[in-house]
Amino acid sequence: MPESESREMYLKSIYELSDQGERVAVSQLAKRVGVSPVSATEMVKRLEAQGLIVHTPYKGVELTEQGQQRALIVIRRQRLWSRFLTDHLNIPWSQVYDMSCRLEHATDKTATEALAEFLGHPTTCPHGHPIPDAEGGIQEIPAFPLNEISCEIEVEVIRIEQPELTLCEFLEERAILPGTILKIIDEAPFNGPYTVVLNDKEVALGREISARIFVHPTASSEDAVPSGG
Amino acid sequence: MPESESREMYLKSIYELSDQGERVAVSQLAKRVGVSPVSATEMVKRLEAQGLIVHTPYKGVELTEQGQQRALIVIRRQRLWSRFLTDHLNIPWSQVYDMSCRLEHATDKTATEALAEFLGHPTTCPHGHPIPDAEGGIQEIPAFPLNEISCEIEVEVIRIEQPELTLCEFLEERAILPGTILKIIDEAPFNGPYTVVLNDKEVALGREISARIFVHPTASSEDAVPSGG
DNA sequence: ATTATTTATAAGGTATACCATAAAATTTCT
DNA sequence: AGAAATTTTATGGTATACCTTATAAATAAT
Repeated sequence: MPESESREMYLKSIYELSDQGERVAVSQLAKRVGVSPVSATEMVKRLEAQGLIVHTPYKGVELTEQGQQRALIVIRRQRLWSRFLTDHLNIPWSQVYDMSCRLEHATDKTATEALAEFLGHPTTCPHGHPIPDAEGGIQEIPAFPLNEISCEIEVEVIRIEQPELTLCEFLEERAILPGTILKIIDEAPFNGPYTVVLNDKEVALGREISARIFVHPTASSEDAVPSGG
Repeated sequence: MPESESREMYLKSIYELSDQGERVAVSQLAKRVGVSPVSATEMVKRLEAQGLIVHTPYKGVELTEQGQQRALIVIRRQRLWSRFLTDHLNIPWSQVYDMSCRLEHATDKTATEALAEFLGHPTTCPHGHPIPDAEGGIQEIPAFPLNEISCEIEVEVIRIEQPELTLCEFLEERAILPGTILKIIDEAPFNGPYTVVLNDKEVALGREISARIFVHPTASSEDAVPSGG
């Protein structure tokens, strides 16, 4: 029973959208996968019939244990390919995510593990995400979205969520990537942009972008806590 | 207009089946792709509508210039991946063809050329086939199928045609791969097996297998000529 | 509690790529 | 030339994965 590309994309998306095992709204899933809500609902039914997800009507979907393992194995493949594309093929950082997304579906277990061996078993992808192990285990790295931090502190960029081309091109131009140190200096009201300082230059970041930049306070600003609930 | 995996497989198969630009019977193509003749005919119509092939009823199909270029670009991708899997991931020789066949469809031009650069622009794949250039140009390597040689001469294995898993496992076990020197010692009548000597051991090869092993006389048996028309 | 919004389901359709069966056309063999 | 085999076309059907429009159900907001 070969799992299709589409199925893999849905499972991966559900994992990526669910914060600490929270249920994902089907409408949200549809938006992420890029299909109509009706189409997403159809696929949700198929995945549920296969025991990979549980759909609680009006509440959303969540991965079963089996489903999460599948999702994480797909994610492992993508992140390993991302490392390969970045470290060995010198593909621009912004292009790596989309490219690895196509390769992940064409890679079986044998190839995946051989690739991991070749790469020296890396622990994170170029966008700062941890790489799951071969059995689908993962150790998430604590970080907060930039838009949930309201105090003026210094933070390190830990990872970029959903790092597709257009977002990454923007960030690559401004040298905002995992490891970058930012200082938050202003949060405009009414969902206005965030202003951060980077290498003594001010950069304004919109809400959507700052929600995808996950950061962690640096040692010099230890006890900062995210404002959001 | 994204070219589908299926289309790519048909184009590749047509190229691989056509000997020196000869037309390929649709029935033959169907067998290679693994579909019914009716299904192959349907796809032939679609490919013809797109200007990639020409179908002469009752005679077969041939690639247009555009179609051949597409085929060779797909073949380039597969052969580059084959080299990567063999040389860097240490995937068993027998598994490489099928695995690279899945990767080829997930690789765009940027990734292909970056891969070629990484590999140091190799000229042949692990099964002995030349790797087309980025524009779809190719320099075929002269060789004859083993079953067309009827004299008792010494030959070098140049390449394996259609090197899928089961065939390659058989050959890998007997250490018959590009570069291997064989001495033909017997050709059984009534389409019986070929007997060849390899490392002082006799090996019997069936007709189907010997038709897929392409060889070239070694320097010590210069003027041998294939028997077939 | 009623309205408004969101979510789910129902019905009917599209495209790709496959299938089997059967009939018609062409080529090949004798 | 006629029979046999191959090839093509026609017809109807399957599965996946999408779509739109419209209705029904449940949740959230007033």
